[in-house]
Amino acid sequence: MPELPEVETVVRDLRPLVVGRTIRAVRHGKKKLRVPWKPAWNARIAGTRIEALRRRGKWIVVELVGRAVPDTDDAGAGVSGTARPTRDEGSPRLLVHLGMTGQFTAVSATVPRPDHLHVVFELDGGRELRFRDPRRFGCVTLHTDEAAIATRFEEIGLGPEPFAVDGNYFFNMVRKSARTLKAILLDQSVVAGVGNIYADEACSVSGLHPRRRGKSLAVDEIDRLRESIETVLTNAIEKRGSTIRDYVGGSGLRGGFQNEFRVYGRTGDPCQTCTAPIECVRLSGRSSHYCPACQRPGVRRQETG
DNA sequence: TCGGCCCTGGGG
DNA sequence: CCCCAGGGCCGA
Repeated sequence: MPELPEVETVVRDLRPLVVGRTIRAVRHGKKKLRVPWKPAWNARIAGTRIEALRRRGKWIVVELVGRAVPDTDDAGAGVSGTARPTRDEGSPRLLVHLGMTGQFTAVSATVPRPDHLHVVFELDGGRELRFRDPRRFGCVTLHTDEAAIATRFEEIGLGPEPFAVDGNYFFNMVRKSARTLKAILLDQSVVAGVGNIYADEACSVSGLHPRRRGKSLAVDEIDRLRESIETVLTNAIEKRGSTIRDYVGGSGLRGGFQNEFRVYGRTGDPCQTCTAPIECVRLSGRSSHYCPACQRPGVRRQETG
């Protein structure tokens, strides 16, 4: 469910609530997340302080400090006896992905814990940082340091942030691809952070049919698409993301961009530009919404001025 | 490059 | 009952 604007909202919400706080203890549930939380991690981060939170694509990185870290990787089985000095780059990190239904919130510890809670970080000051995820497509993992995070992002081939993407890079990625625009936009190695909602919205804003093949696009169309991605994501962040069902920000507030959708989830509704009914097809296994008149496949958009 | 799969819950 | 859902990974 959460795409870049939702994840960005979570991070912004959480910062004032958790940065500077110390993790007193960690609790975890029994059910496995996509990548299971390891019980051994509880002791490894108890006593550390949350120094910063940041977003990369749809990922959240939590930077921890204040305690020496064993020299073993998170993949290692044992615990090394020797701890090395703590540095910024050398301090541990949590990597969080919200999957489809993940929620990462900071609330008073007095708020009753809901179901589907998988990892709880008990903080000083009376609050808890909670990871909840009914479908369990999300994950929270511990990594030894900043380098391990960089390695992880390289492993999955995470592409550049969508803001200020290099024009030549984007042109080449789109132009060389035989895939549909929908598939290209959903590919996190092309641009990081776009999901089903914002892929459809970006195609709508740029007047391009999501079924068109990357290599069929003209230079100006590719440029329009790149700008549209940026515009749509920026506007969505301003509205605190989109709430269709489960999504809430880091403080539990819902998003507001769902009220501004041009095409997503609006099958049959009149297009805001030309009143033609919005259509929905299946592309890359995902429902894809578009205006059949404003986004004609293989046809350049008419400039209406 | 695509479908299937990992899961739970909600709606028709 | 069936189908659908904001994501990502793995294998055919």
